[in-house]
Amino acid sequence: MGRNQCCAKDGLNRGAWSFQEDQLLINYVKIHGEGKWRTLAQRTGLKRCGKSCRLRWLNYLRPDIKRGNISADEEDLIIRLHNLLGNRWALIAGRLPGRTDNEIKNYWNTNLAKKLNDQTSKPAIGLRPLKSEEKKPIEGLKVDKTFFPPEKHQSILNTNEQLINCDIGKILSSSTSTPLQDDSLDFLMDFDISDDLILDDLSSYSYHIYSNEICENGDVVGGNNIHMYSSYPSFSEDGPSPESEMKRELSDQPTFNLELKKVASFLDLEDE
DNA sequence: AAAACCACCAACCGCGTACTT
DNA sequence: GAAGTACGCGGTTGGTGGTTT
Repeated sequence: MGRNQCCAKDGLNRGAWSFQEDQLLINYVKIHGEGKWRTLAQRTGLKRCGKSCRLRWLNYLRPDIKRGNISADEEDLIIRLHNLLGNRWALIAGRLPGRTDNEIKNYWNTNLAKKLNDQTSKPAIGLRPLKSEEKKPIEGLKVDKTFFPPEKHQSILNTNEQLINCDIGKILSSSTSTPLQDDSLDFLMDFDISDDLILDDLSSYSYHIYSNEICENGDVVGGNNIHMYSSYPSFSEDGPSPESEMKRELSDQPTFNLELKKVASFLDLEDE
């Protein structure tokens, strides 16, 4: 409700962080862990607002940060995820271990947007700027960051070739379709199977779709959901995977259809 | 050599929302 | 339930270094 008061400007340092400030922040987080950023700023004597401390830690000082040299695989993943998710940088970053939302956002704005705008003949990777309307948060959709351990991430990249192309329309028109693959593929999003318009749009789009719920027993399990990926496989480990957690969370959203329609219209526009 | 321009990216800002009192 | 606080997110800004003229 009330606005964050931590950024009152009086007496606070602004601009680039000094080495000493970094060390103070690192040492404090080592001892006390992340969070309580405002308290951190006060206790360490840093003349920074809590928000600034958090940002510095998350974007620069965190030990697992991977900096620079975004690989071709990472770039491809960013493009695909952006196609699906739009400017949800934090969500995209959650699928690129060691990368921050800020870094991906910067990379997008300075490299990919430009590069891909040049490729106007390839609408599937189209990156037209979002209209103001599309920039609004989508009601009813909440997605948390999901962290993939590096080994899993690597498996995503390494097995990228093992995908099965399939036609969404076929899957959806046949309730007894053959299983496409193991159930570890579904890590991006769930889509409500009830929306024909969306399905039409999606079926014309060259994403890889997998629906283990449909395939396993000829019935649709788990709330009429299909799973859509932009071609990433596949983890199989005991316990709930991050992606299944995400899937569950998404499928819990009562107004998720809104998101579906936006995605569909987004894809549809790109095809034009 | 220097001014102008450009690109990159760290940091800031405002807003929304979850959480706490 | 209301008010206050903390945090997270996406858009934007501005400093800096590199390149071009």
